[in-house]
Amino acid sequence: MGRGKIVIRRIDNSTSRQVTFSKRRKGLIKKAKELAILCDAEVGLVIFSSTGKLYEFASTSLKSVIERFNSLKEEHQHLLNPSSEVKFWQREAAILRQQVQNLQENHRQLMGEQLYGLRVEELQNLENQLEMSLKGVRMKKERILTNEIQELSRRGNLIHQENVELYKKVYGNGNCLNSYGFGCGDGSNVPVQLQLSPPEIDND
Amino acid sequence: MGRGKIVIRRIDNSTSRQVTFSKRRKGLIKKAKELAILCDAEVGLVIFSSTGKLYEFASTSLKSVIERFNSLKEEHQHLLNPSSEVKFWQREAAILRQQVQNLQENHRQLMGEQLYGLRVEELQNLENQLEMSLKGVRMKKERILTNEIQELSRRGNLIHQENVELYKKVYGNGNCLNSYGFGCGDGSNVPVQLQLSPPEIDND
DNA sequence: AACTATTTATAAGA
DNA sequence: TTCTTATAAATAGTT
Repeated sequence: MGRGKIVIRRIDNSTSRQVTFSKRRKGLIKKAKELAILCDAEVGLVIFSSTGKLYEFASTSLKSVIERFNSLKEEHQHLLNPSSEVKFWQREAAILRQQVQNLQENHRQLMGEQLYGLRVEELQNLENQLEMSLKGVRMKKERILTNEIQELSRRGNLIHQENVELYKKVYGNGNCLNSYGFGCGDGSNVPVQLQLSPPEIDND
Repeated sequence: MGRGKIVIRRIDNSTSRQVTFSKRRKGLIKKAKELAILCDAEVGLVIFSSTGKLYEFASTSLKSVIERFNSLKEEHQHLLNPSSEVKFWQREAAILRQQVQNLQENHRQLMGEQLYGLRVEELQNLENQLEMSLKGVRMKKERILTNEIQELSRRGNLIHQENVELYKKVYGNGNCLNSYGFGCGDGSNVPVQLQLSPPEIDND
């Protein structure tokens, strides 16, 4: 619901992800509030941003919502009042450490290292993934380079044309040779070849 | 957003309150889900209907959301009563979380996604890295395949030789043709070509 | 459960 | 962050 339709997948650009987060968080909390009021419901909502910041809403209080939730789930003691925070954080750290390890292993394999345990099929998948990635990177790079070349070409031609005009003003149309040995015509015979052939499409 | 504008106050008519509850609950959960996906957030949502029925949503699990919520709330209390051990583990977790985030970003770029901010030089490095990785993976794969083929070839030859010996014992050297139409010699004239030419080196 | 006229949310752009 | 605005999405009232 906006200027364009979007697909629901993680927003890559971190700035617009943050903007969207801010807008949608506001919208979500508003709707939670409305539901609670309109329909006489007890609503609790907890949101952690990707940077770990906490946002919450509760029609009554989150404490009460969580208590009610827990007593319904019959896990009250454990969740509401973790006897040892140290234990919680140790568990948290262990989970994160495992995650880091998995990511690192994954990363190393993507880097072409640590391929010892893998079977042919897994290697084939890795190869396919790498080829896809390579294609993406190359396309991106070539798009940038093409744009740069076009921009340079445009500027080069403008400057050259300006030069031609200046020469005309300085020397008139008689002595028509500048210090670089370029003949100076009407400015349309672009002497410097700044246009490149279009980049080749990557086909390997 | 409907046929008419409404004011946000408790809906008196119980039937339409229930209908609205059902519609809006669905919408709210959908939006919570979208926020979590789009913005990489951890979202937990608990709804009790006015009749006490429980509806819930969590991007990860409500248990995890509530634990995270509680530990954050308790962190507040501990600022007054600092336990160095808890602080240590919290710091540890924060560092690990940062590490996970970095690795994930790195990983996405290696997968050819999220290339928005990168400059040509960085893209070139990425491309080189991916090419190196690809080469490593392909070499590994081909080594495995070559080994497998050699092993199969070796076994095939052994079995064939065994067959030849068995045929000799059963039929003597007179009737020298087995049921597969292979002539049976002295076992050294390998009849089945199981040797492959050496794998090509990858040069693209 | 559908339908659809409206309202509301929000994506994109400043 | 906040504003604007065109457009997508949600939903109130109705069938």
